[in-house]
Amino acid sequence: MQRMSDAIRETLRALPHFHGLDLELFERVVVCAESRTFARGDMIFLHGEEARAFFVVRAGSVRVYRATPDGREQVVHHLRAGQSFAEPAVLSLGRYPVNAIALESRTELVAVDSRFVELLKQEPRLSVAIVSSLSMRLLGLVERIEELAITSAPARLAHYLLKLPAKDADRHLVVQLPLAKKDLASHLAIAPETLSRLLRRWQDRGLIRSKGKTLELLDTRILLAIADRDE
Amino acid sequence: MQRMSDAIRETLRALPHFHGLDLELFERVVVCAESRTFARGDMIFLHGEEARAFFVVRAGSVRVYRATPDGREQVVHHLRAGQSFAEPAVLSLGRYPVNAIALESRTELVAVDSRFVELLKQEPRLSVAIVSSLSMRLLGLVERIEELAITSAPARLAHYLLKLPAKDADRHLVVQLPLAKKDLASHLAIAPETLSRLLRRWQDRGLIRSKGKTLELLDTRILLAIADRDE
DNA sequence: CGGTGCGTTGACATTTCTCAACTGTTGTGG
DNA sequence: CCACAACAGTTGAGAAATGTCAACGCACCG
Repeated sequence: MQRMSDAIRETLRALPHFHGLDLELFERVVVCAESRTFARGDMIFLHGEEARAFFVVRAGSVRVYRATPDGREQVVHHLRAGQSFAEPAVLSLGRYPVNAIALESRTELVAVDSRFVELLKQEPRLSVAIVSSLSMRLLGLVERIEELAITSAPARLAHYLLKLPAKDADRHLVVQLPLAKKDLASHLAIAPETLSRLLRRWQDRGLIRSKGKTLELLDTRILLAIADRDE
Repeated sequence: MQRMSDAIRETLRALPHFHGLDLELFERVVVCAESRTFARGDMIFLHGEEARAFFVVRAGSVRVYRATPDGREQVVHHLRAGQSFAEPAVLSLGRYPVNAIALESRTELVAVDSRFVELLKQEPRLSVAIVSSLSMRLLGLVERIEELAITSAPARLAHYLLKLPAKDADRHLVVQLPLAKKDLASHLAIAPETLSRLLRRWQDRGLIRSKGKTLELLDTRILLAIADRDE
């Protein structure tokens, strides 16, 4: 079981929440955590359920979504290895406000349960770290809102692509889409067809080269202009 | 000057951040705060400036916005009495990521400066309160994102109207728009003309009655259907 | 009383969605 | 390991929604 515990440590250590925490305190956090494995399609929690833990993705991926009255789903977040979710539910609400489902078989999560809240109350260093981390996430959400507030689809897409972590190839950038294109479309609040056509158009114009989830950004200057035009 | 201090107390006391704080600790928070008055058009802080304080609106209103390369403004937030802003800048970033400007003459703010961060480090009760408060705000932002992810303009608007605090009149609801219509349009990421036409159409159909910023929602059932159709 | 900016309305251009058909890819059970 | 089902992605055509531009009324402020 030591091995499992090491995996938990590694996962938690990488989390912004625990940056700069001394080892002794960090170990007390680790005690609140356990590993859980889910199969594709398993529900991690349901809307309305009592929030007993927040989660960190160790492997696989997770979709957090809201079920709408007419049965469709609205995606709230997509989470992949290294990302955490449901902190607000545990730290404040007490109930999960949304549903979460595992998207891949062998999706492994680290669950940090409510003993963590107790620890938070005793350890200012920890709660200051969490305050800082939540603040960063707030800023991230504000950016996301700004992105969605951009009215034109090309501007939203260009904006998104340019913010993606990029590798430098000679004279241009290479980015990997972290989402399936249909999910990216949903993220940008556009129809999948529109996304497909935009990429096609840009490829025809020589702005990008598109091969599956790999995109080469050939002319960032024009892409920047497109992103700025409507924001 | 005792009077000023009372006003600060009152403003801070109403903030979710300090709910449930005992008096002694609350007083130590008050010490970190001072009141500042701005005229219409005064800059409260600039993008990139060192974040020395976060603010609570006591009177008047504030616009937080990002300046875009082409000189236009993108509104991030509108703040009115009782609301606070710029916490993340102080608690984590160290610099303001956006600009803030006073919109009315005699806009009065309470500035809570960085001594507060020191206090946070010493007082777990305080930092737990802040964690909870930030969590709630995170949830609010997620809702906002969900709202913006709704693709159709009528659905976004209906959704927005139905969430507004409403007074019950006989057989229908009365709501007050807290924003100028052009700002509401920007908030919903639609053109002001579209907003105007939607309200007009709904009025013609007998769904609402519109008089300036006061709206009577005459048929919430249909409005709900409109809000749900696209979300 | 004149100016400035908000809100409305109309006409029009454009974008984006919807629907439908087709292709390619992936994963699964036989 | 293959065949096939299920799903992701692409493309086209047409409809619908929304933005843009321009003109005008109106209220508020100096």
